[in-house]
Amino acid sequence: MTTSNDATPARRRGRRPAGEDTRTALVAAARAVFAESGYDGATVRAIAAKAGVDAAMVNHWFGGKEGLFAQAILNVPFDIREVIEAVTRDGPHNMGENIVRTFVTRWDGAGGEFFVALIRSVTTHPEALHTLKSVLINRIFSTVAEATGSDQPGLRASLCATQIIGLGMARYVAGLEPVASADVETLVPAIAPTLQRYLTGDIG
Amino acid sequence: MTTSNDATPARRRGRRPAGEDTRTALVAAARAVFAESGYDGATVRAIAAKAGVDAAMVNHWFGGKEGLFAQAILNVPFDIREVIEAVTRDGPHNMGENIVRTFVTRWDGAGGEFFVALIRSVTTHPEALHTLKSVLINRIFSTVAEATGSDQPGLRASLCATQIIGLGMARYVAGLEPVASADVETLVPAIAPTLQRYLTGDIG
DNA sequence: GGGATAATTCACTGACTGTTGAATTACTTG
DNA sequence: CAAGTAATTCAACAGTCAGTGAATTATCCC
Repeated sequence: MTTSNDATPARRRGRRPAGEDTRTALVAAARAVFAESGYDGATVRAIAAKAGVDAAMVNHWFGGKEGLFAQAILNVPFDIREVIEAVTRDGPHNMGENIVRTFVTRWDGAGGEFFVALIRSVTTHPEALHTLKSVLINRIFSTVAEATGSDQPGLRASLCATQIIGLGMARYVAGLEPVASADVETLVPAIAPTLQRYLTGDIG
Repeated sequence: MTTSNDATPARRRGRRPAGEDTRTALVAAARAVFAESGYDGATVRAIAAKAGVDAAMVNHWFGGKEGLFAQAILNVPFDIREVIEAVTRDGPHNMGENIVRTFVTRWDGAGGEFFVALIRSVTTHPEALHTLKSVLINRIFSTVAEATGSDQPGLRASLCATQIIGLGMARYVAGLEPVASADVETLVPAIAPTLQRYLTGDIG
């Protein structure tokens, strides 16, 4: 047995050599773990382990689990105006399709962890619920619904939210097949007409 | 200060007088607390407190938190065939409306806690996820979709599930207005066409 | 280069969790 | 009515969690 070349490097104490940004690593690890376990289920130790640092770093950099959650999840890491632009770009006639395409594409990509973490944490974390409401309803869907000029924009916006939240739950949280594994080109013709009707069609 | 007539009666030890069924009280309390906090968030002590008994009763009657959850939530407390009958009763043409009406009416009534508890626990409890899949997809919506004789019954069933889960999340978990407070007669004309198209319409 | 400062790990604490066994009281059966 | 049994509470335990403070090491500035 040699001195200390095990699988666990038994990281030395003290400041590490420069070049490794633990703050960024913690945020990335937090997004992944919060997305997988939700706020309560995620432990600070698991996040720190994934980032390859000690759990005390969470306190040092973010003041605690709560602060890390606020930084990594509640602080929306994408440009909302860009999403609105992508949805409304082709006029009121194509909003349904653009919504499905935009959300599924982003969820499947790197930014998806943020949204899954938010949905998964809504159960236990009040601020997560507030952010979900704020982003999805008050900003995105309300703006889009008002852009169509239809009546009852508030009801239309929250109807859109039901379908999008349900799609996110089914596909990413519950893993309901075949929706969970379907590609975008299958989901668009299936779900886009729903959102289109919620925005510009007859709802009662 | 008198002897012992405080707000907390300081319940005496030992067997209580007959007539009070703590087993039933625990199941009812469990449904309420699991619905509000999910499996992980709910504590055995909180459930016992709501039922007005000691936490040790959970172990005595159900073998532990897990057993109580299985009894109160996983053991579906309603007749699935009755739901299917209520949905399919008026033929394939009215299934969309019947689904919305049946689910919202039951959720708003006493049986709602069961479903909310299930949805809220899906995040952390694997058995809850299995039960949700089993009941909603494999039993209810698959049967209904196959009854229509349409193509792709599997995809159609899971599409229905996305909309119903999203409605449940928005209305009961997230409390998204105005959907959260809307009455059934507002929701039916808005959402029924979506489910009707998922079951018998063009989905791609 | 040397002192101040920042970053990191470690060992620990206090709070809360589900669960257990003993003690206590009511009901049940002969 | 007496003995046995079932139900209930209480106190305590082990496990896990987030958070804290001291010790240790690299970097930065002069």
